[in-house]
Amino acid sequence: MARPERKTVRDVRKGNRGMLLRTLYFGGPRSRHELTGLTGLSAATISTMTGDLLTEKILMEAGQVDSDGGRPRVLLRVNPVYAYLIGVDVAETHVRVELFDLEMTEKARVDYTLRPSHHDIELVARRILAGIDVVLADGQVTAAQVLGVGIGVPGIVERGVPDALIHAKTFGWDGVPLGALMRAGTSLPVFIDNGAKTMGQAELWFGAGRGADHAVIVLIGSGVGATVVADGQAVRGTSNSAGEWGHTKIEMNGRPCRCGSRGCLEAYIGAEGLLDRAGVPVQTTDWPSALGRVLDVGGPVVDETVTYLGTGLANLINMLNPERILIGGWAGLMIGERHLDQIRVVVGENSLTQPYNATSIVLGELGPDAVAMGAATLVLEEFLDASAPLRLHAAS
Amino acid sequence: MARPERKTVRDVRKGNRGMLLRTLYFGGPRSRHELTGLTGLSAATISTMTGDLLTEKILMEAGQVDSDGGRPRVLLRVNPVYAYLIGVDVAETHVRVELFDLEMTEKARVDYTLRPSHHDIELVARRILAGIDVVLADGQVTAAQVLGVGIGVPGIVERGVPDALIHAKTFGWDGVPLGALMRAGTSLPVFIDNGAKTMGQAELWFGAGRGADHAVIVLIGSGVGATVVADGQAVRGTSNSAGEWGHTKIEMNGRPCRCGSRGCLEAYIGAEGLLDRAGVPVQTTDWPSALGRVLDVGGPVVDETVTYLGTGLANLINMLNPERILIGGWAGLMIGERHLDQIRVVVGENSLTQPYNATSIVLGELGPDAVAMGAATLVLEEFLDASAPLRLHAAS
DNA sequence: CATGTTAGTTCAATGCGTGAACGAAACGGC
DNA sequence: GCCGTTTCGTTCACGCATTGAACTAACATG
Repeated sequence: MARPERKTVRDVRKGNRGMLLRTLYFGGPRSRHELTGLTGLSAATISTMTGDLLTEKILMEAGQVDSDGGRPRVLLRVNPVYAYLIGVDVAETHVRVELFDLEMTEKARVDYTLRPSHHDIELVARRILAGIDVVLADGQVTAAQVLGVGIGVPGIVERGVPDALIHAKTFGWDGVPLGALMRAGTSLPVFIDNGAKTMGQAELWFGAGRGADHAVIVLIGSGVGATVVADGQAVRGTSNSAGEWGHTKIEMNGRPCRCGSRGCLEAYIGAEGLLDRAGVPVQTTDWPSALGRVLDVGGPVVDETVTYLGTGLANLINMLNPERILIGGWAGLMIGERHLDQIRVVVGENSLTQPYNATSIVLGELGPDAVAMGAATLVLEEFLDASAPLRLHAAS
Repeated sequence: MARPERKTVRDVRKGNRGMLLRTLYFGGPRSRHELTGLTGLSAATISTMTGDLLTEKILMEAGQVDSDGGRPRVLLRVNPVYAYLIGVDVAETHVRVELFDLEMTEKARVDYTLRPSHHDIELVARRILAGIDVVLADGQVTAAQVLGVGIGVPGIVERGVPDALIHAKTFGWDGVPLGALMRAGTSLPVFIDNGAKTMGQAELWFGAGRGADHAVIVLIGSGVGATVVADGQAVRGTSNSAGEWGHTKIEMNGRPCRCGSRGCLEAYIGAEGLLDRAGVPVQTTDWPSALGRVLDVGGPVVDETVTYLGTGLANLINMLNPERILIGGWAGLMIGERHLDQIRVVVGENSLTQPYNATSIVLGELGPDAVAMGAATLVLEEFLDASAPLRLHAAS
């Protein structure tokens, strides 16, 4: 029973302004007249609001179109260079910092390689901060033009606590305060979330999930996770760790999983589990091409994998009744590209008719590199929801 | 990406009024002064708003308390007899109609037995309509005082479509328009949902789920279902059929399930599956006492059941990260009363540490008879959210 | 150039929450 | 019994929101 907040007349403006901004952001250039229909607001309100947004330079004019026999309509659009966003992908082997304009066009990027022994959190924070300076310089953008920094990290990001604490076993991070470290080095607003979640967010906003209100985005790499979207909102759970699909049990006394338990879905369909089951030596370094060979050769292991994946997806459909399921992650895309039809068949056999018919199962569009973009999306979301109070910030 | 609606100043009032009503409804009698703190609204707003609500007789005074050395505070509360709610439970063997006051105190009730051959939808509708008249007469309440009728039915209730259509295989209902039939017989607003969902709603509002923002309420009877609550809202999915937990697969080539598939959770922990596994003949009529005997004797089947149930719950925890899990339904309560500790152990072994620690697993409080109350809660929810536009309706 | 059509703006009206001033109802001390 | 103090509650002018109606702007057509 989420308590609604107290509202005042100003919140009305904030909400309507956000709605208008979203319509224009996703609905392409539109005239003021069209916006009245799309938003439900009166022409008067649209007029004053677009006036404000134009003087703030958040919107810009985008040509005009004839309207047979009358005054031509002036098209409005979001000004892509009004401000910029920074997205960061902290992964096992690298830290990547990317600079985007408001339309998510990449303006600059820098990569830092992490040696396995160097997952020291302070080093990572220094890399990120240095990367911010580099992309700003490369993109010829000042910090004052940046709305914020989104960071996708591995592991669980505890929110709500005084500071976002990160727990990532494989990194040796146990309650690491990345947010605090960032704030010590920059005055830009910082948003942190799990990398799989930010990737899901990217697919939802800019990939195959566009427009879906109820969706599940599953990410299959060496690990397996999911982003659940209900009523247009990502389901985070009570401590922001919802979506651990990989460790749901699909077989009561199944294969041991690296999490210590048995029968986890990840032990079957995760890249590592899959390669292991196919008899590929663990030392193999180039997992993607090894996986490609396994999938191309086919055989019972591959068939089994399809069955496990399809059954796992069927469980999601029964439980959550999404309108769309996206399969993403590098391994997920490789499996999906070759076996999507078979997967659909298995899903159909293992889910109830009514929810199955309501779902479409598709592949992700953005590829495995969307973590940083999704992280930047966290900043964008904040901007679209609350562009009024959120101000551009001073340089660090 | 749920589109927010256009808002005007009046929506501000509606929202704040709803918040105030909720605080008073769940937060017991309060003085105006306390309400300023609890709602965040100014004293001025509280004053005018309570004034309105008092003249509308939605609120009433509830005595006063001294305040050392100053004017005593006048306590306000929701007037329980301002209006009434009707809840209906349509089950396999009976139709039950109950009349509640605003505080969910039962004022009258009537039961109709359904013979297995008489699940004709028109008959059911006639029974409900007759039942409404009976409880109104018994409770000495006029239809004009009733806010609406909530109905809990078996099967899937498709919403959004022109009319709520009901699909219930066991009843032979395939797209049955109960809502339309009701409207033909009464002018009261009608709300229809799956009975397991309404029961979950009842537990969430008035049972062991009070105050939880992220919860899963699992219901185990002969069938198995779940209500998922995220951010205080029930997750319905795209066609209102989310929560089919019973038919998620927990064993790849497991027991056949009555749904036609194999390895469904319901085939193991549903009352029917459990009794069958324990070797109890299917013809047994008194399932509850048979189940009691099986559970009291114990043995490997019971242990297995605990393992399956615990593993299923662990999957929910990993996937959804709830703060609370409620076990309900007549069979669920019987198992839970005897084996809750063992269940907790199994859950701990099969879920990730962090989300496990964030969850408490408890039994439902309301017993298996809460379907009608939960259905009435649908009406109450509407009232609390929008008491302003929702008017009392003329008699049928 | 007059007329019609469509697009966009301005303005008075209405509604809402708020802070500040005000009124109400108790107590304690004398 | 009176008065100051304390706490609770109400009233009112103000700022800010949307809106419909009246108005202006910019085009096409004849």
